Amino acid sequence: MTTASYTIGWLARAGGVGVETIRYYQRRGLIETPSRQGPAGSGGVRRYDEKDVRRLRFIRSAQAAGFTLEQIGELIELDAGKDRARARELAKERIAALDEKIADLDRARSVLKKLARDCASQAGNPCPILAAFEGPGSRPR
Amino acid sequence: MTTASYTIGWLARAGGVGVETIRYYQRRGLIETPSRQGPAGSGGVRRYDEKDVRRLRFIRSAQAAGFTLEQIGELIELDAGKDRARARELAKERIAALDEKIADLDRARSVLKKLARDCASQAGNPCPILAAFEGPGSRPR
DNA sequence: ATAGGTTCCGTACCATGGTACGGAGTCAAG
DNA sequence: CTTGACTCCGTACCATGGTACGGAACCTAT
Repeated sequence: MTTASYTIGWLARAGGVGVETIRYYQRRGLIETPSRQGPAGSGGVRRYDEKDVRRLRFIRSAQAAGFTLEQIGELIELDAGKDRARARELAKERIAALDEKIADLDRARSVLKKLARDCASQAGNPCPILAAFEGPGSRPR
Repeated sequence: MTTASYTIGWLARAGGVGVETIRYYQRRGLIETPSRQGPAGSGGVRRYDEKDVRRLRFIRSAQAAGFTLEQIGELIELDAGKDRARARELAKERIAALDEKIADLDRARSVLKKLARDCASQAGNPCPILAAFEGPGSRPR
């Protein structure tokens, strides 16, 4: 039984975020707020466990996948639920968005690669930043 | 001589943004604010040209490449300038960031792909959202 | 020449995802 | 049993990138 328990500070470090960020996620309802543990009468401190660490890591990964915190909240509810169709829908939507985004970034990357090359030569050809991006017009956000 | 001129509304449409966004970019110093053109005595309206359209499109592409508006401002200054080293540096930094980001998104994509597959079956195996993201821990932003 | 659509401009407000502050309470080591 | 670090909580503030509002001026077509 390794039922180690963490303080909020340890949880934060385990997830690579700040304490304030944990509290923020709690306010957003993404992480539960355990009850205070301590001798009766004194307030005590809230204690977290592995489950919370996993939850936190999930949040960070899902963010990296481009989900908003609101969507992440929905995913968390879905995880414990039965609505597979909705889960699938969210996943597919995100995949489509990722495909677009990845294509955009790939395009941007090659533009930059060429730009860096052109700007390498001490003199000679110019290094025209604005012109470099002409043509492949992708929209941001 | 096709020196067509645009009103701000046309410029906005040409760039696929709203009028307010143009004004915002002007406030940020990313797009110039031409002087009002009109019969002496009357205010007249500001008129834009192809150069502005190109500038605007550049801004959108550079945003898609992950540059912040502040960096885009720097790029614009650099474009008309001589500091090739700095231009190169910005490009290379961004390429590195893009490489990381693209890798993250690729990872996220395959996680989601698998998740969508698992959540497809009507019954049988579960569709464990949180668990799906375990392992490849990438940080957001 | 008048109506309706634009433009101009300042200022306010918005969403997202945090980060900081500050006072009071709690905990752990020496 | 004190001292220093950490926690708790409410509230305020921040950066980024816009979006909205509203009145006055302006421009264009009828």
